[in-house]
Amino acid sequence: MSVRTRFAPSPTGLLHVGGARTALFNWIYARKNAGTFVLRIEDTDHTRNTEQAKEVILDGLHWLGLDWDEGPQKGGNHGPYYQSERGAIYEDYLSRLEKAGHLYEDNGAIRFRSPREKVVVEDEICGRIEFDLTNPGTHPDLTLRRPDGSWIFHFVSVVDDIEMKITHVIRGEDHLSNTPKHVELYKALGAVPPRFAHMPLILNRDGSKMSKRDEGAALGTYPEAGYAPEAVRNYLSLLGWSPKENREIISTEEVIALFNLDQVNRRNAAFDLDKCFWINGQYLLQMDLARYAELAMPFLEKAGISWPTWESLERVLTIVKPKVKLLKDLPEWVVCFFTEELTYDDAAVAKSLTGETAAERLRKLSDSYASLTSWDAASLEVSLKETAVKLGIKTGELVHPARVAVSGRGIGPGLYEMIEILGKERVLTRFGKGIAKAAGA
RNA sequence: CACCCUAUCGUCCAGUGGCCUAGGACACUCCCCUUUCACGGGAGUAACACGGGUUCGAAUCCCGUUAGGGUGGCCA
Repeated sequence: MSVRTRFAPSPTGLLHVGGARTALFNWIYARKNAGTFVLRIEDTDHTRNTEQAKEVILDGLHWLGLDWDEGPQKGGNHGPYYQSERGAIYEDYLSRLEKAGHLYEDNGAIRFRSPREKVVVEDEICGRIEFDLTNPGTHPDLTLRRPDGSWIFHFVSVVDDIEMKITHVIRGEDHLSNTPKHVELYKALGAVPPRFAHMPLILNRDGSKMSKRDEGAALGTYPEAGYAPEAVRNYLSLLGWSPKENREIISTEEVIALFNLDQVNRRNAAFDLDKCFWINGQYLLQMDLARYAELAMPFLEKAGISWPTWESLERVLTIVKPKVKLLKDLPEWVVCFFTEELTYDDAAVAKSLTGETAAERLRKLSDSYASLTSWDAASLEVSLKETAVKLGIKTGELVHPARVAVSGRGIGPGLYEMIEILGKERVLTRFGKGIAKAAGA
């Protein structure tokens, strides 16, 4: 039987990283086994359940690159994939339980009468667990339907997993304790329960539960901050699972190849945004320029930065790329290449571009650059160093004023590369402004 | 309160009875490289929760304690 996994989020208005990881592991497992990954939206009658909230989920999964084979926007043979549209199916399953005598009414709600037995769950991750459900006091009967006719999660989730022929239910450990009750439902419906795999939860660094407001909890903040989806996938797959051999940077393809449910940890993981940040930096560093530009484009456009030719943008991105670790910071690194209205960083100006000495040095550098016949990084470096020798000062004392004059900032890519790209005319103009600024200050 | 899961550096993982005076990565500190900031390289701080067993031998197996997490909803 071919593997079918599913991710079944409820639209709460955000896609939680924990949910994103659950989705990722389901997706990985399906891909590994050439199976089917189903997306089902658990939107049973909720007030918070808006169109926008559903989009957040879909957008998040799209961004992470977790394409589903069946579900919203995609269709499939086991739909509909919104629980709000599956009422007739639930009615049908409910009547089957009714006929078999498993149900009773309680204050208008419909409840399932537990057989009161011991139930064994063979979990792919947690192993064999025996639950004793014989005591109604500690394990009350499941409610399946409210008096107003709306459905309860436990019931519809089981029905859908049967109907959608889910073979592996991979979900958070918070569902483990209710699993034996689900198993009772499967049996009462004459269905074979799927394989279960309960994954450890993701907590905060301090071990507390991650709430919506905690930093990094909402997946939507990652694209905004300028993380690469492949980097976030990498980080998430390392939470509760390991490729062994002390590997950290690993492609999704390799994760799929190496992944196995029985190697998933049983211990809750703490979320560490620092590490995610580092991994992102590694990806950005090694990324080819085409992909980098693709990811960078929205941030540049949003900042109102425009570039004359793709070649010019490419040259700039090439030298700036190793410096930027979050794409949202990219505009401030590249803006000086594409504007004539330079904004100066006050601290950098105060440090390197203030006073007659700085002005005089820049003047000398400007003169030697003005007489330069070849405008390339190597020549620019030679020229600057010669000027420094003539002035009897260290290279850095020329470099810093020049950098601020040319870019407005105290930090940036290699100075000579910057100056080469900027071009002689603009550089000399900026030197002039810098000299005036330093002398006047 | 009951039941379930878990317990290795601050964090994520490696470790499935001897190879462990416990390894890698992030973070942190220091050094080197260097025109800045990064990157890179090197060094360092830092952990088997506790107590009993089992065994020639335990981070690894068993029991207990403690701690954390989860479930016990007519939330999902």
